[in-house]
Amino acid sequence: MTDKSTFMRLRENEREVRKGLIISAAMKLFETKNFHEIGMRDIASEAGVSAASIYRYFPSRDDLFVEALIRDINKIEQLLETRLKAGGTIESLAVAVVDYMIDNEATFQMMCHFLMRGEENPRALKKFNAVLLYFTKMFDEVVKKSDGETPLRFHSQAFFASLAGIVMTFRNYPGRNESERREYMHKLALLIMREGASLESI
Amino acid sequence: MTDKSTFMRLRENEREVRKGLIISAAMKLFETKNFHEIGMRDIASEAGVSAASIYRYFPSRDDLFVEALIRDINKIEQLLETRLKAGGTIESLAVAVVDYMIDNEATFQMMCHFLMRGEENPRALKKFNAVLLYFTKMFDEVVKKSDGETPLRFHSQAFFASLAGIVMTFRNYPGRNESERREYMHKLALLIMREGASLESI
DNA sequence: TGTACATCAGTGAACGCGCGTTCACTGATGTAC
DNA sequence: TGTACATCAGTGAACGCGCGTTCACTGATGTAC
Repeated sequence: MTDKSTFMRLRENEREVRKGLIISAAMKLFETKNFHEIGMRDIASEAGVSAASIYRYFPSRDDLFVEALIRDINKIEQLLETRLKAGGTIESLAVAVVDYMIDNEATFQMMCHFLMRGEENPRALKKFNAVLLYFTKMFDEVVKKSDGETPLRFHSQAFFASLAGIVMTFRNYPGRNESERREYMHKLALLIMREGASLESI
Repeated sequence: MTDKSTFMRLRENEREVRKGLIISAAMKLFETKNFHEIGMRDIASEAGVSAASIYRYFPSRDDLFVEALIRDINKIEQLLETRLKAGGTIESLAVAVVDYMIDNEATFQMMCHFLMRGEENPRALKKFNAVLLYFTKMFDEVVKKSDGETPLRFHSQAFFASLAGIVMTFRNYPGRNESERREYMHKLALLIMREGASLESI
């Protein structure tokens, strides 16, 4: 019986690895396409399997994407840690988050997708909400670690939500080029942060 | 010739009226359905015409919705004016905007739709951007009219974007009922506004 | 007043097509005895 | 060592279906002469 369960555990591990490969394929596509353009067939061919195979590992497209999102959080976390070490103010955190959202278009679109249309798949929504929760908790941590300037009234959720709104609104703002838009979003983000006030005069 | 042009103008007016009827039908549906659930056939039957007819007036679904959005702006404008008269602080403006976004789910979804996926229909996007511009300009006006507490650093765009982000993020936040969510969004909105700082202690 | 023609609103039916998902099947690997 | 059976990964092909959009046509109204 011990043997059997070991076997099963091995098989289970392999399964996890395969799931991972599919998710990696999806994330690879995020670099070149936007979220809405990525279909099951695309992911399948990127992963070198058939579309039908994916359904052995994920009950639906949304479930797959939610898992990809979970992976992405780790990347964000690392990024934030790094940035904070090199001068951990709220401002630099805000800028880091905005940059992340800009540079990971597909991830950002995915987030907005679940925020706006999550109800359509309750199972995926539930996971997504866990992600969101973890995400803001992580913010809390990071903020706590940053220097003492943190205003008491600072609130991770307001923080996250406003930045998301800024990126959503100005991602494709017309009449500017990419770097101007980025700069502008930084400015708005800083404006929203209390300490950013001093930069307003620019 | 004068007669003829008069006739044509009359006909043109009728056309506008009919367009208006279709848009009204769409807006009526906004009250009960969310944006993604509203199809051309729904609008058609609500307006009492066939789906094909709509294409005599609008080149595409997105174009129709953009026009509906334009109409909606007037409603927001009036709402804001009213609220401001009854105590025109930045805080009350923020709350009014949040409430509007909450109470007009479909409109809000439509806005997010164009922000996120506007590129898919450049013609509609162009109109939408005009709407957005008008929208923030209107904010500028309203804010100017409000009492002198307006901080210099206040910026209509940051204002709008953050509130949109807050509503997007917490519209369906789990584990709360509707009125708790609304209250929470108010709180976050006030937190974002500079003057809202004093409420933080709650 | 009548006839031929242009214009345009309106429509039922069909088109198209993307795309997520399911089906029925094959083949490999492990288990029972 | 061999046979029957279970389990599961993997797949090509098809299903389904929603839904925006287009087609080919009818009918009403106005214009020309």
